[in-house]
Amino acid sequence: MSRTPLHPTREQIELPMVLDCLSDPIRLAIVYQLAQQERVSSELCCGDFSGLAGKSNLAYHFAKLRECGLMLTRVAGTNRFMRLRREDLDVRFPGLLDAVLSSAAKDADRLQLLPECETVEVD
Amino acid sequence: MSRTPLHPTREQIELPMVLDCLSDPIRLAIVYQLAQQERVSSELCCGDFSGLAGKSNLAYHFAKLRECGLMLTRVAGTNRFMRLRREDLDVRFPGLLDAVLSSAAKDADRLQLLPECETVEVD
DNA sequence: TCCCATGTTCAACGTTTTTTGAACTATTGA
DNA sequence: TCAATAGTTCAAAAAACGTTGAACATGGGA
Repeated sequence: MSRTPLHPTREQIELPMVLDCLSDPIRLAIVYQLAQQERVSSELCCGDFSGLAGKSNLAYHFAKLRECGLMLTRVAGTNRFMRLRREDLDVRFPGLLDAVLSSAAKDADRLQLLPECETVEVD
Repeated sequence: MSRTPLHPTREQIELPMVLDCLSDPIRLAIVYQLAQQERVSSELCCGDFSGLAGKSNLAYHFAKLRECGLMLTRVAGTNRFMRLRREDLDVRFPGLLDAVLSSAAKDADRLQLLPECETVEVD
């Protein structure tokens, strides 16, 4: 089991690969969920996505997301903690990630994304 | 030969399909070229893209671009004139097309896109 | 009218991608 | 030490995708 998964450098991140990665509904949902987690500056581990697909299928999508430079995986004990490569992406492709995320948010129902968790508000 | 190719309505345009369409280098190049043409508000016909692929392969990519709502085709005699669905896309996914296009422009070399034709400026 | 130019459609082919379950590795806690 | 937990890897099957050339449709000009 690779101790530290490979990640491309910032400069190696390619636009077509990023777009292709984001075009898959499962991966888009993963990225969307990571982006929400960003707000509370913590990370998520694989198990947090179990609603989206089976374990091995998720591992496949995680690998793609890492390989194309969309997210970073940090190994900690038996867990893998993941986060968006927000800064790298914003430098490389300014405005792209935000545009995708806000477009996804608009279509959250259609894309079957988790509702945005308004961390504090209760009705 | 279908007289008027089918195009989705604005509301039918889906984010994953759009991203998938843009993730193919040939289609990205087509969209990029259409965007440049936009500046002089004229349209392009199929033949204008002959540098990118063979005729039937281009027809395949044009069909995808139409089906996912990225471009519009107008039949005029023996020609098909095409243009970006700029307004529909901007309403549906604000900022997305511009972010993709400027990211593509940044990587024009890597993506083997035609250099932007600075219509006026000369150095 | 006949031919040419412009594009589309179709079928075939090979490649890539996605999905699945089973086997496996590594770490933690009892 | 042993079992449980968290993820990855592998191989096989299914599905989706991109490319090609040949055949086709349509409209315009000689």
